[in-house]
Amino acid sequence: MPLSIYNSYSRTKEVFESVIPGHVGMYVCGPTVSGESHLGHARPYITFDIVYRYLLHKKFKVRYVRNITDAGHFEEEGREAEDKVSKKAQLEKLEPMEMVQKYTNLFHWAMKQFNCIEPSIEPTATGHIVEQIGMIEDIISKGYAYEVNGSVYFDVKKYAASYDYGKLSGRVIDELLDASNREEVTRDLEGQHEKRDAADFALWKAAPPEHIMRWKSPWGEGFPGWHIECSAMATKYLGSQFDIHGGGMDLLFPHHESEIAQSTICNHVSPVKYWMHNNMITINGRKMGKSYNNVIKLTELFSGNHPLLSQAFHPMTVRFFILQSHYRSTLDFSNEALMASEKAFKRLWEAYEVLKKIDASDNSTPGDIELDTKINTWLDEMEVFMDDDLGSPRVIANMFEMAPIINSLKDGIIQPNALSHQTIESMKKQFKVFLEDIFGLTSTNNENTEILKPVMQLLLEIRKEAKIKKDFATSDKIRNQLTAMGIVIKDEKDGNSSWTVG
RNA sequence: GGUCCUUUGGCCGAGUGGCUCAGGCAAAGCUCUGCAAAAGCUUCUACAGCGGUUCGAAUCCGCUAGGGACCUCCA
Repeated sequence: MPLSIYNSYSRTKEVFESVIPGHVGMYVCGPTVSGESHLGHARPYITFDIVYRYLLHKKFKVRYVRNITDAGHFEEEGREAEDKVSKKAQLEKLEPMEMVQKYTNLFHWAMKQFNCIEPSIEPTATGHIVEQIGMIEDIISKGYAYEVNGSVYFDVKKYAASYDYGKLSGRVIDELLDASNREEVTRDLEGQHEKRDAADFALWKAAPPEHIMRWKSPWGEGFPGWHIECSAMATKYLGSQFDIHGGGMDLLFPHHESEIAQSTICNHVSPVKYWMHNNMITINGRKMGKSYNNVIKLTELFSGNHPLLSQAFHPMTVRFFILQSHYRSTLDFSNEALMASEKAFKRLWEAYEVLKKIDASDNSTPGDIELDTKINTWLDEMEVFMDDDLGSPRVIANMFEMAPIINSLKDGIIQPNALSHQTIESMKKQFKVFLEDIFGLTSTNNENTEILKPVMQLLLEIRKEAKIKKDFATSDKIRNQLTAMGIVIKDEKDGNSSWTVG
């Protein structure tokens, strides 16, 4: 079955065909490690983790590259015209690399919490200054960039004369070139006047004396521009044309548009076959972002330590929350929505645990042909939905259709022989493959339950004996005290009890 | 100002020309249960408004209104 994905470049769904059959090169814009990751950042990392996992499921050999931006991007038109990373470093009185290390570690911790598979290569911007300088020299030699006062700018006007600058982001080039008209307030900016055109973007910036992060270059000491790091690292590790480039929709312009321009000049080919962009997470209808001052950091989310949160949320709840919406739709955050996801995920996961313990019947023909057929349709649809531009919400909906059936099988409401041996085995397999392998979900139960097991068994035995003797005072005491400790007791139909933490 | 996207029931969210129907959460009733919890069953509310295309539109087109993203670092 072919995989189709929505290509932002063509604005249509396309059948996925990799450049090299059987292999996929994927580049995803990683974090800028000048601060803590927030919920909004989690979306691309989880989304493209699913893409990665699904490609592996489809038997592709994938090289997944996700960079760490540790050099900071120059805010060319920003008020301070200063490297973001080093600016923050001064405020925090840290060495730049100390801060970079701190937030890189924190980022890795968060990715682990989310059960995201590590990328094949995680290159850093500072580790690829040489490649970036090389690329800039190449662009200059081809006549598409010029140097002014130790800075180098990309000549957008010249590029646009022969190439389609603005195609990815839907920008109209004349407007960009006419950008000075747009600026009602002419901001007096360092570097602004030295560009030949307002639409030009920096490839290299000369470093002012106070700038901490600086590297030697053919144009003097400075630091790389906004977009060149991704182009340089993607080209180095994935070649001049690779399959998938991912990131948030807010990176379409100027970041990805500029990447296309830079790489096209250097490599004579548009760098990316499929551009994939995830939509934003909103909060009260507004994009979550630093500039709106409405972020919920991941550490706050996991601890519940935020005015908007009534409780802590498990990383798997957040992951499930993200999977319940399509990656190209905006997803509205609220405490209530997250609580709904928590409950839903718990129910689905418990059904999965139940399913694992169900013994498949020994009959090859189902007792209830209608039900058996329905289940097989749901199971088959799961891959079809994923193939259609990663329809994770519909896959989850199908699993919820099966949850009551699984529970009814356990309780004997549906007889085991209603379903064929094969159908039950297929359910087990598909639930495992989709929940664990593709969606990367794990149990939210605490790890250290090993030692509890015999203790709980003893308590439940005592409680069972009490119940038989109709000593409900004792049985309720056990149950209530355990509930208070966070252990939930469930009495099963067969007279036995099960327990879960949390 | 320009470009693009979006508007689904109490809430979150799929879907996209025709099938009874997304799904989840919440709510109500019932079953099970010593009681609870869990589970099962049932019920409930919907496609922003107006016009058009069509045998038929939540789905396509137009207009109106609301919301949003990008045009500056931003997932």
